[in-house]
Amino acid sequence: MIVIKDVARRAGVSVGTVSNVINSPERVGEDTRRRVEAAIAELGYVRNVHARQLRVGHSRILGLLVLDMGNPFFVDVARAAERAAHRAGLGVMVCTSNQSASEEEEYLALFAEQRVRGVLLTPADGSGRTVEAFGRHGIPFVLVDRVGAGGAGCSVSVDDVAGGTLAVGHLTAAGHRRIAYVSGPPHLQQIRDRRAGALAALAEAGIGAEALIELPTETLDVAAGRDAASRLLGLSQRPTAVFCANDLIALGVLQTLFAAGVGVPQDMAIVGYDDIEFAAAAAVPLTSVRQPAAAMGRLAAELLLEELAGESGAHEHRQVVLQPELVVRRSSLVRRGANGGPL
Amino acid sequence: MIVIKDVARRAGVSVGTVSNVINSPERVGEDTRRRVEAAIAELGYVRNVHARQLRVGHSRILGLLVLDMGNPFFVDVARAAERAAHRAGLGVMVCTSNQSASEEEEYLALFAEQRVRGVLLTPADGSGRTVEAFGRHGIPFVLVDRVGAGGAGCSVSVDDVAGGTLAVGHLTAAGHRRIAYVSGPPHLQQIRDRRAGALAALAEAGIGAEALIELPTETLDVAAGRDAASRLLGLSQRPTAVFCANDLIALGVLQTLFAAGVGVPQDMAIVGYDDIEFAAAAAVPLTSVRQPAAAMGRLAAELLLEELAGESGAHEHRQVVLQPELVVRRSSLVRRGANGGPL
DNA sequence: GGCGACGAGTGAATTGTTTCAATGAAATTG
DNA sequence: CAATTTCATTGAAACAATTCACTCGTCGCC
Repeated sequence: MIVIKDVARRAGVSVGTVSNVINSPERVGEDTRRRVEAAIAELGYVRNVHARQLRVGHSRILGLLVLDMGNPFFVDVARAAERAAHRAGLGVMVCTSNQSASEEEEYLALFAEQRVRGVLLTPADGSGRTVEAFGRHGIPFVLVDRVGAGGAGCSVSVDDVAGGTLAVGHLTAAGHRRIAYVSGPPHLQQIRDRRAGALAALAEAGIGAEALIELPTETLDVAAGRDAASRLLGLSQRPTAVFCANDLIALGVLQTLFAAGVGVPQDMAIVGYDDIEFAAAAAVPLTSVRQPAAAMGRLAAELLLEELAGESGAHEHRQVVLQPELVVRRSSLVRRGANGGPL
Repeated sequence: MIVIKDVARRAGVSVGTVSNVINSPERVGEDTRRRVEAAIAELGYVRNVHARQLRVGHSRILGLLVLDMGNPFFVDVARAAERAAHRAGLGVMVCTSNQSASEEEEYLALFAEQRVRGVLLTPADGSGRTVEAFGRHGIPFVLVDRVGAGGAGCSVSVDDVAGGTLAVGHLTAAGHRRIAYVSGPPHLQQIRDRRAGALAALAEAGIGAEALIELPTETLDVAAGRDAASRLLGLSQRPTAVFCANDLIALGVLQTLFAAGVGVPQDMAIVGYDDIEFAAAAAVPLTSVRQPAAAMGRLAAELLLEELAGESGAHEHRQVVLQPELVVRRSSLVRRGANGGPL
């Protein structure tokens, strides 16, 4: 392996000069610089970031930990964050916790070992214990899709209570009086907030909380939606609408309902969450609560970059909360009897 | 920041002993080990991988570079590869080249700087120049979704010629005599192979090559599909079927055709490629050529691990080629006049 | 009791880079 | 022309770990 010393020898200069050519070329004379650059090219020298980081004390990599890269929502977040980081000359290491607190812990430990410059994460652990533990390493972090607890760092999130209200308010306005909530794993704050929003919408419509039939699932993917729909079909008093914690689940629900001959939206309305690209292309285009995924990723990265750039103390932690938006499509088209009493 | 020396002082031992506790605990006496472990826990010591790697010469990270994480196909590949690597105690750094040769070069340079243990990549550069250049660093790599040129390394791919034949053979058997190929960027080998397969299927059916109307696109995403469909609708002699280079494009085509009132499959049949999860949930469930994405990711990682484990020279490069499989759904249901002459 | 073997622990060398005080030469100034 | 400033370059220390040749007891055995 070629090291800086080999380049120095080849160019007939000291290692310090080679380092200067790489890191601050303006300090080096015109012709020496060209000689060194030629030597680098000829030998195919690539500098060792580990040696560099050991000396300078920090790397040029950001850690990004999301719940599930199988969900296009998080892919959008990750891409936007990566673009923003790249603009600032930083690389991003993307990892997936699979909504497991233990995997989250494992990856955060990896980030700490790597001495990443900063971390963007969507916590899987509802208790906030792993995040708190990570905070002790002194590595700056920004919470994504989750409001920060206690102001230990910045956060960018979307108002999930408002989102839940938007979704269920839309359904009650269309006359639905029994609504299922396919909720995903209840240890996630997002899930709990969306339920709170849903209940608020029911209350506002003067409907009791028992009208919300909760169907929790282990995961947040299409398979979970299929499974939940089977359970839904088995209920004695079948609801007339389903609110799904995300679009993957909604697509799974849609598939199973379709296979069972249940008409959407006539027999069962569906509202999803996230408004992923595939929601619009579904068998029945999905009504969904749109989250500004790209904006969230970009803002999170920018907040982190700001914190990194600011001389110590100059940065003040902020909690940014974005607003969701309801996108109405065919899966929840207003039924006959809308705005009327019970059907 | 706590370093190994602090731990050593706290535990009243030498730094060498602390290192042994971490890396080969069996060499250390019972009670010293416990003392050291306690010190590590109390101080919250996290070892610095950069210092470690500098000394031992290689990291415990694999680089993975795919064309587009927005495509669920590559997400599946990446997840499977990551699982396999994780089983062997290696982390994975996932990056996206966006099908750009320059971004590919950039990320490969990043991998080289990081001294990653090995690399899995789907080349974006059709010429193979960037891969060849990367080969000079002496970092083992495995090509994914692309057969290796010249046996410089292992590869895992799917027979794209066979896939193209499967798709177009299915369409000609259903009586289609004018078929569009929405192909994506032609510098990708996969795209060219699928076209070759498509032409082979036409030849086999006794149809001239001019029956394949090629509609290239810049990218391989849903937007590209929508755009291509607009062009398709503007053609003077409109084809009766479309073969799309991947499912994202197919979904875009489907959306635009639907919006234009073109019936699928009656007025236009569609066959996609990859069989991503969302293909089955589309407005009209998509016929698609299924690629074993997870198997490909897993196999690629395993080949790389084998190469890393094998004592130098013990490894022989292999080119694994998997077979695709046609999954027929509603978007290509057999039309009247199937197996007959021209319509 | 002396000798060898063994186990546990030490401490210095090593890894590849950056950084900075020091050096030397050339240019500028009074 | 001496003194000062500027500029390019050098060489060694520092970074935080691993590794390995050694040391120091202790034990067993003849």
